[in-house]
Amino acid sequence: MNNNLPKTYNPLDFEDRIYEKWMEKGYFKAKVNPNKKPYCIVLPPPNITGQLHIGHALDHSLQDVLIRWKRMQGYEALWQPGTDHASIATEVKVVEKLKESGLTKKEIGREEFLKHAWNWKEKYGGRIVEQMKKLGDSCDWSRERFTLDETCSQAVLEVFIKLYEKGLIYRGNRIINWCPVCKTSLSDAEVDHEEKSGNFWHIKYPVVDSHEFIEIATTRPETMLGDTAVAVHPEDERYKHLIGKTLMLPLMNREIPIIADEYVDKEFGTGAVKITPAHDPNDFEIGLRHDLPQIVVMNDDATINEKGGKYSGMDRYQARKQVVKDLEELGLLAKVKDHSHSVGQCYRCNTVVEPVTSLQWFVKMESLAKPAIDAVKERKIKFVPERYSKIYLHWLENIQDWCISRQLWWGHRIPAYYCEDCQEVIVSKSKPQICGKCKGKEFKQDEDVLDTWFSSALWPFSTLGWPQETEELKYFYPTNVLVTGYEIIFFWVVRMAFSGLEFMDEVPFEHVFIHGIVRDQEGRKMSKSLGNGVDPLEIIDEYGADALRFTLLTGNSLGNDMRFHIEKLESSRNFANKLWNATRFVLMNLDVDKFNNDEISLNVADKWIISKLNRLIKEATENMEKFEIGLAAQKLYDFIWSEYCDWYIELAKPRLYGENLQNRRTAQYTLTHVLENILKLLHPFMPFITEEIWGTMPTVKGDIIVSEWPQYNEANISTDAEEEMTIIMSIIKNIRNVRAEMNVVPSKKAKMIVITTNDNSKRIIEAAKQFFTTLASVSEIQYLEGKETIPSDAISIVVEGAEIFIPLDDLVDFKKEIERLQKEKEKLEAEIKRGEGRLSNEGFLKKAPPELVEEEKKKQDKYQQMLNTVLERLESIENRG
RNA sequence: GGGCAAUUAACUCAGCUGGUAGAGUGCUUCCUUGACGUGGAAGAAGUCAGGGGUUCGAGUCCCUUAUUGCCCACCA
Repeated sequence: MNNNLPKTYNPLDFEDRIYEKWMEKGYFKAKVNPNKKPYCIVLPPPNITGQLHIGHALDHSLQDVLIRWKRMQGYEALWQPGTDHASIATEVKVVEKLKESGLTKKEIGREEFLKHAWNWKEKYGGRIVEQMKKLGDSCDWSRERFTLDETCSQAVLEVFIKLYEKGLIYRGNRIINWCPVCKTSLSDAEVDHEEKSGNFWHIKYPVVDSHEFIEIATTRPETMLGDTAVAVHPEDERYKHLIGKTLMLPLMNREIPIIADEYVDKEFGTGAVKITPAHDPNDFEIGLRHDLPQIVVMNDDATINEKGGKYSGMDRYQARKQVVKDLEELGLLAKVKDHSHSVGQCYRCNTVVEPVTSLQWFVKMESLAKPAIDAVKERKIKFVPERYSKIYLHWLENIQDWCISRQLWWGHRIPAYYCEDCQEVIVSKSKPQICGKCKGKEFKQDEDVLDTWFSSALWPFSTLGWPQETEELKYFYPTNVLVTGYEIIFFWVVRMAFSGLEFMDEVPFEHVFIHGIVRDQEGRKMSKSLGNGVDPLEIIDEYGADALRFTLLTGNSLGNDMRFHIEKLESSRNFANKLWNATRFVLMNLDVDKFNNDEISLNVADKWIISKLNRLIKEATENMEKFEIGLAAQKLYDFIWSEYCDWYIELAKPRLYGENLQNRRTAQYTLTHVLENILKLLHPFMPFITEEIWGTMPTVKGDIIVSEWPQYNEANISTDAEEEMTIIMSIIKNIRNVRAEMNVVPSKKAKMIVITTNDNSKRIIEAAKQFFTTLASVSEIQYLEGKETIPSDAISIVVEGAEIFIPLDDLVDFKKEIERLQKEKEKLEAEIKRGEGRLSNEGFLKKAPPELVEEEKKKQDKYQQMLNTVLERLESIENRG
């Protein structure tokens, strides 16, 4: 009866159905509920351009585990989902798509382009959401948000204007990173640095009205077209006499000054630096200090512009070659050295970025960074693992102003308007009616959009309705945990931290739970170019979502990268199958749906497994609280497979098959009770299979997703039962061991002759009679007082408190048996020696905890007794000849 | 140049506040026992990278060396 489970575990049969059930019943929905404590995680919004990859699978599995766990613990658990418009990434895709139909952005214009982009969003933006459902993500989809939707856009406007009014947003001509392919500015965080080998060109600049030269060294000779000075260290004896004089800039034939600046390192290169304020961040600063002109020599596609003389029109690298060649011809190229240096690249298209001065919008970071730094130092925000707080702090302590304008169309358009008449800048939520300065009425909005991270920085509160003062915001903010990979601490975590503090006056989350990345089995980063990526959807199709989740959640420690192995996936799938079949067994042997208390009488095995279960509940819960999700999962795995399946189910069988009703009921009860708890504990990790199994259990009601997380109960801990079972299991293992060594097949039953050395062990062994029969192929047990009548062909097993003989007819090879006993003897002697070492150490006796000393003494006695028994046995066999 | 990880069984990795080294996979032998062969039983396999130190006791704490990987940094 009661067994609706098919014989083999096939996740495809039920995962989608289970997810639909959860959705229909609205279990993921969270609401403001004053009777419950809130628990909230905001999902790092995936890009609408994205497909679910294995990194999401890890990130989401962790979040789903936490949310499901807290939901079961009785919290009002909100996992707030949504997607990111991903300004630059999406725009690149849309441009590519236009290109396929032979169109360009410029041709179709802003409005038409945005239509295409929104179409893209409608078409592909939901794709990743559907994929997340396959994983089992229990997000409150009714609250799904999008960074470009109405509320989020209101939040962006509000923030921009407030920061502007506070003077924390400004427009200025500063050096920024320019991507010549995406044709937009980038923030510092959006530039990847890669060490590349290149050249160091030494170039001679002639001093005007002199025969002297100053030799400078550069890695980017083409930038000399925009040089406006050469700098030396004020104390440099080599150049001191030249400070204030001018140089003739070769190729351009422009006079530039020789200036002194402490920035210059006398020891590096030639000690003289060409200064190109428009194309280098350091030079830019020097340029400001010395009031040097900035000459931008490049167009937005990194070709040389009209300021570059004869090089105008050339690509930057072509120009580099030509410049070098021309210098060589003029005899001004002193030498070329190999030099490796780090080159900045666009994080979207990998093009080498060009530093260039440009009129952009910036966020002034200093005053915003301060509270964000304090929040972590004062542990209002706690990183898990702790070490990542260093990365966060280091970045914030060295932060530069944030360039937030992008020369793109897809995104939040900057709410700045320029008066057509007087160019006055007005920052406002909507187009102004009249210019306060000149009373002009025509305005043009700034063409640029905001950095995509500007809106994601507001995610923890914009998703909850801010700037409206919603109930949700009051209830769920600050959120509890943010789960994300270490690679976006700078992009996102930092910015959410200061935004939350600035606008909500409170940290956005208490914990930042950082995980590593999933690598391929050789330890390489997964990438499109290597083609070594793993598609989680294919994995789910083959192994099921539960197996994928379990694989990602186990076997690595906090914050570290992990390798992805198919073997591990198989092992997770096998684990699910194991649980599946254990349930089949339990249900197959269950013939009631309710238990009567007077029918239950727990034996030692029942007490043991219940005791172990309670320890598991305690430990797993503690692990979860410390975010040690992998450890918790590992403990569940071990308990389910080794203790519950391999031992307890086997121990329960004799009673299930026996005549005694009370015994049968008790075994059924314990099996069911433990299984129910196992399923609950495992549910956050493997939600589908646990829900499916739960649904077939006649003893439970409702759905497991909303069941109560098991509570540790100290009254269920039985150290007596645990100790007894240790002895029983050790006897069983020993018997199996010697039988295996002697090649005795299990079907061959054997008698077990027991001589006990104390009453307690006799009681234990007697009570465990059935266990030996079934688990160790024992036919009967015979108790003897003395050794006289022991058959000569028996092998001997020595355990604590007893000597056990297994007569094996002619199968015993006495030579082998002696060898075995010798080994046993050596083992015990080694133990005793180690114990003696400890106990004869005065320091140990004095300083070690007394319980430990006591335990050690007990062990000594035990081993000594066992050794004596072994020695006796050896002697008796040898005497026999 | 700084910072952070990692180094444990053949492979991939656990090992929390220091108390006699664990798992999965693989390997060897056996088992068609009434949940499961996606299984069961038994077994072999580790100077916990090297060297110091603290401690009664160190894989675990401290110092140091080596190797590998990652992050940050304006030395042109």
